[in-house]
Amino acid sequence: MDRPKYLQIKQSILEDIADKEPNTPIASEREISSLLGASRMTVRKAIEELCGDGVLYRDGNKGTFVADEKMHKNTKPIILDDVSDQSTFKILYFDIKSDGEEDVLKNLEMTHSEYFLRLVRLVKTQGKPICVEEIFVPRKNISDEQLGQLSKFLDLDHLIATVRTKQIFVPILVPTQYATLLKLKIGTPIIRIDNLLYEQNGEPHIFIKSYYNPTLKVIEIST
Amino acid sequence: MDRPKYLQIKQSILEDIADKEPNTPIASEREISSLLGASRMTVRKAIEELCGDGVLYRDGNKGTFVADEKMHKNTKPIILDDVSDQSTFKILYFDIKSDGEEDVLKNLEMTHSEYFLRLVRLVKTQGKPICVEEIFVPRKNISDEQLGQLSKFLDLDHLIATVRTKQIFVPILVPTQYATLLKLKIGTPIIRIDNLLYEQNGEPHIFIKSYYNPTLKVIEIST
DNA sequence: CAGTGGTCTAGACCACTTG
DNA sequence: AAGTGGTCTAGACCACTGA
Repeated sequence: MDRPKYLQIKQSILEDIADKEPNTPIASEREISSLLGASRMTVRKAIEELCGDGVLYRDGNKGTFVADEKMHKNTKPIILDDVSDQSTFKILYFDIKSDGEEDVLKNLEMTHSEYFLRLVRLVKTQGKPICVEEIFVPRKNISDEQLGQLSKFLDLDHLIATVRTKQIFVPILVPTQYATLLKLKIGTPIIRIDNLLYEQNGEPHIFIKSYYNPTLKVIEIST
Repeated sequence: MDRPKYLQIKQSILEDIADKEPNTPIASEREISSLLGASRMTVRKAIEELCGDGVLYRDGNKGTFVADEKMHKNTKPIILDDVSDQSTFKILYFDIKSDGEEDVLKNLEMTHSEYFLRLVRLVKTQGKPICVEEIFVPRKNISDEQLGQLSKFLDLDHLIATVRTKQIFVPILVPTQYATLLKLKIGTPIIRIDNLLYEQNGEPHIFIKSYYNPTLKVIEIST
């Protein structure tokens, strides 16, 4: 089982409804299941997740329909999801040290002597420099194995789904060391988003400072 | 089938963990299923909903644990609510005209010839200048009566609860005409939030540009 | 009436973690 | 090796909607 079948089914459904109008019915669970050679429970799982994603909606015993994406409630963390979607990452800097900046230590509830991973990377989407991310992780939150598989560890997609987040929006002038990377002039006002991701047990897990290029990435929230 | 069995299982689990500390493991799916005489899939459904509710969390193949409920934070909308909470408003400017700025017209889906209300006000909380709001409302969205009761009309609290919103975060330098009002130096980077409030039928109702004083108002979102 | 989603079962294999 | 959650199957019965 390479990719779970229900994820393949999700994708298949997404492709099916790509050009459909809102409120169009999709095929029934039984149809899809025989069409794709999967059991109905598996198809249900796929559809249920799509409902959770706001892509589809159920209507009683009438059927399942394409949702109006304009109505999407965005209770999810704002930016991080679609950044890590179709983006490439270039690591600019990477080390493990102690005694970091005050705000980092405070957010991660660390002492000056504790070690942490610091990684800076440039995020590009379609070749455009969307943002620079400074990522801070307490060393104790990373296994040795994960350290060798950092790119996997830093694929935040799977985290985002389950994790609680706090995001603070900070207006700043683009840091000089990132201006060229983001193709911005010195002195350009930008928004830095400080993302704190928590474990389910309530402890801070990862702290990320994201420096967004405002001309390439509109920061937007809908309810 | 009176009450679905998985709901009964949810309740049973909730009772079980009522007095348990966060991060305590619960019984395994197989245990619960034989204990309560249900199939494992049914138990899974119950547990998965409890995870979705934030009551439990999974940890890899180790087990399922009681979550830290302190992490249940406000999934509430945005900034506007607590602004209009204990704030005072001072109207700085107010007129009705046509032919506004492009972005305003576009957001409100108006033509150049349509009239709209434009109102600028300073928002203070505990005497501190939190933000300047530029409010735009198509004239056709305001009755003559409301026009005489503008303060009531602009008490956005009631609106916010029921209305759908879109917010865009724009990094700018504080506009010179607002710098003094917000007690900021010329050239200070700030965040402007463009708020578009929609009617229930999906049409844009009010457009508000909020210029926040970043030293007095931290813009923060939790999930 | 035939079709839909909602629920449920009793198995199964897998990858992973832990003693 | 034993236990865990993750996935999956091939059936089943129910309540409900619509023609």
